[in-house]
Order: sequence, then structure tokens, then C-alpha cells
Amino acid sequence: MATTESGGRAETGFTVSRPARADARRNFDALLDAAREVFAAEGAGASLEGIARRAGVNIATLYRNFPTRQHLFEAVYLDEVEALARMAADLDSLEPWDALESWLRQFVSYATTKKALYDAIAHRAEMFVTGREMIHAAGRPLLERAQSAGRARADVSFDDVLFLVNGVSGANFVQEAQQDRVLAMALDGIKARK
Amino acid sequence: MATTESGGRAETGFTVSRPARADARRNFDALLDAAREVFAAEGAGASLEGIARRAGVNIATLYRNFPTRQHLFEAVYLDEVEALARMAADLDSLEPWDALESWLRQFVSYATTKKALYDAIAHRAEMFVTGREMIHAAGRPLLERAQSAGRARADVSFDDVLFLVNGVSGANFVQEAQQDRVLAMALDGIKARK
DNA sequence: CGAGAAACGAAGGGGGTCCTGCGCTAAAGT
DNA sequence: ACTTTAGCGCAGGACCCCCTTCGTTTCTCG
Repeated sequence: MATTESGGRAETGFTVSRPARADARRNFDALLDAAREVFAAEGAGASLEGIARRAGVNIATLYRNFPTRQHLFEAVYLDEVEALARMAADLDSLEPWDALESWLRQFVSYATTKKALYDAIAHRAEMFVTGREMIHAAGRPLLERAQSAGRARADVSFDDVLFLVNGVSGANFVQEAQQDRVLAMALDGIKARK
Repeated sequence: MATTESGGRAETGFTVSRPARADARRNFDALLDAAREVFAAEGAGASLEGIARRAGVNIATLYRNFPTRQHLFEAVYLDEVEALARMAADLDSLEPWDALESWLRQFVSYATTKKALYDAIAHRAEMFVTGREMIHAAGRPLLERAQSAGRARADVSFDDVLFLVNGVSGANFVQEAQQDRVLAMALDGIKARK
């Protein structure tokens, strides 16, 4: 239940550090878990009071740990974004297009379960600068490699691709199959035409 | 200022009819105009009180004319959707793919200035059943024609295409040029591969 | 085990939204 | 011109949210 108890979370200079006292640490983790769920369901604008309630903690405790909505948001999503970034590294062995495609697929499957991630990208939230940079750092090389190999169209930027693929995550599909079909179209649009 | 004074609005059996008394009619139109602007800017969840304020009318008057948010929403967007539907008819003369493409382009340019339209489609709002049907009735034939001509890929439904293209409208692009590039990718994804 | 400090929750101020009841105003119709 | 009545705004109840203050609880460490 508690967030994969890592010794301490990444140093971004922004994220708050995990508190030392036992009760405080318990609440901190409960808040992080609750926030993850609520942000995922309702998007980046979700009610902080709702998050505190779900964590079984007073709103004041939330504010004590995360002075602003941004702090909480980044604390929650940095893990996910890091995972996305790390994954990009494991893709070097694949053929250029396959690497790009599979990373983008992962990206969508992340973003659809996490409406907040979609929001952050779609609305260019400043709250998300750190995460945005990490995603760029991870994904752009993949696109550029595919472009150099002539597999991805050369006239688009990584941002363009990200927007297109992120758009696919915005709708709430009824069947999984539909999302696959739509994503397939998007990917075809990114591919270089023969 | 008043909404293109049509004799009476379309009969959907849902939209409220324009009131008979002069003052009432004035307020009705002001509300519709305000709603159009506010929905466009803030999306389908915009504050009704804000709309009433902008119309220079009391919130009670809004409720008197439009008992629910849905009533107001449909009253506002039916016109737009009708325009989109009408346009599809004028496209018969074009080559199958060109007809589809230009309709989809129009669709995007509508949806981007009207966040509420995007919302309605992305979230499958039940509030939007009528409009949704009209859009389908207008656009599906265009897709099917392009598919029959072998110009659009055959393995997708109209819904799929709509979601993909609508996704492009979701992000708020900083430059117009970027939106063009992203839309171009989406359209390429819809085209049949040679 | 017993301070002292750290963290907690209750509560409340300020603001916003949705929606309704009610007495008054001003348009319609004779 | 005068009555009728449709339509109006005011004001307020019932929520919900953001954020802060403050007295109390509970952990930690000597």
C-alpha cells in the first residue's frame, strides 16, 4: 500500500522529503497513495480536500506535507515519469522504429490510466516543467533515431508527436480495442511514407 | 449580438423554445450568446452563474429558460453541429478523400475554438446524444465513401476517426503551425497505405 | 519514564457554485 | 388606460473547496 518504500525520493529540489517521524511518514505515504488514485481518476484539478479525506487524514496534514498542489502533483508523478524515462534506455537494442513505437505505446498506457498526466501535457501546465523535461529527454532521442533511419517522418518535432499520441489518451474509450485502433492510426501517421 | 434571430430553433424535442414576451426573448438570446462564449472558453463544465453574470441576467432567469445545464448546452451547440452537418452535404462534388479531409479539417477548427465540443466528444457526454448523432450522420458517409474508393484505411470506424481527430483539438497549441503539423500526421494515419 | 518538540485534527473565515421561494415590475391584451 | 399575469431579480439555504490558526495528542530521545 505504501509507495514502494524507497529510501528517499528523487532529488529534484522541489519534491518534499519524506518526514522522519513515524506517524508523519505514515500520513505522507497515505497522502501520496490517495493523491495517485484521485489524480488518476479526476485529473490534475482534483479536490485536495477529497485527497486528504481518502487518505484518512486532515486537510491540514496535507498542506503541511505539500505546501502547494504542485508539490503534491510532482511528488506523485515523478515516479511514473522516471519509469517512462528509464524505459527509453532499455529500448536501444531495438530497431529504430520499433523502439519509438513501443515507447509511445507505453506512454499512452500510462497516460490513459492517469488523466492528470494527460492534463499536464495537453494544457502545458507549468506545474509540470520537471516532468516535461524528463519526458523530452527520454523520448526525443528515440524519435530522432527513427527519423535518421528514415522510418519516421522528418517534418515533425518531438512535441508534435507527443501531442498527437497524447490526444489518443484524452478520450475515454469504451473498449480497449478501439483505443488500439486509434493508436494504430496515430502511429501510422508518424511513420515515414514510403 | 442576438443569436442570428432565426424564427425558432430546430425542433429536437429537447431544446427549449424561444419565449414570446419581448423582455424574455431578449434575456433568452443574451443567455445563449453568453453561454456560447463561456462554454467555448472554459469547456462544458463552466459555471452557470458566470454565464448568467456575463449575460447581465440573474441566475434565476437562466434556470427559468434552461432547467438543466444540458438544455443550455444543446441549445448553444445545435447550431454549430448543424453547420458541420450541412457542410458535409456540400462536399459531395469533391474527390472522396478530399471530401473527408476537408470535413475533418473543418471539424478540428470548430472544436478547437469550442472546448465544450471537444469535451462532449472526448467524454462521451450523454448530454450530447443529439449532436453526436448529427455529427455521425454527416461524417460517416464521407468516411465510407473514402474507404470504398480505397483512399481511407478500411479497418477503422467513423468513431475511431472522430476520436483521433478530436484528440488533435484537445491540446492548446502555442503556434497554429504546430496544430497543422499534428493534424497532418493524424490525417496521414487515416489514409490508406499504398 | 518523563520532558520537549513535532505532528495532528477540529474548526472557521472567505469564496464559489447550484438551485429555489417570493414579492415586485413591467409587458400584453382588452 | 388599466388589469392581468408572465417574467424578473433579490436574497438566502445547502453545499463544497481552499487555506490557516490553535490547542491537543503522540512520538522520540535523553
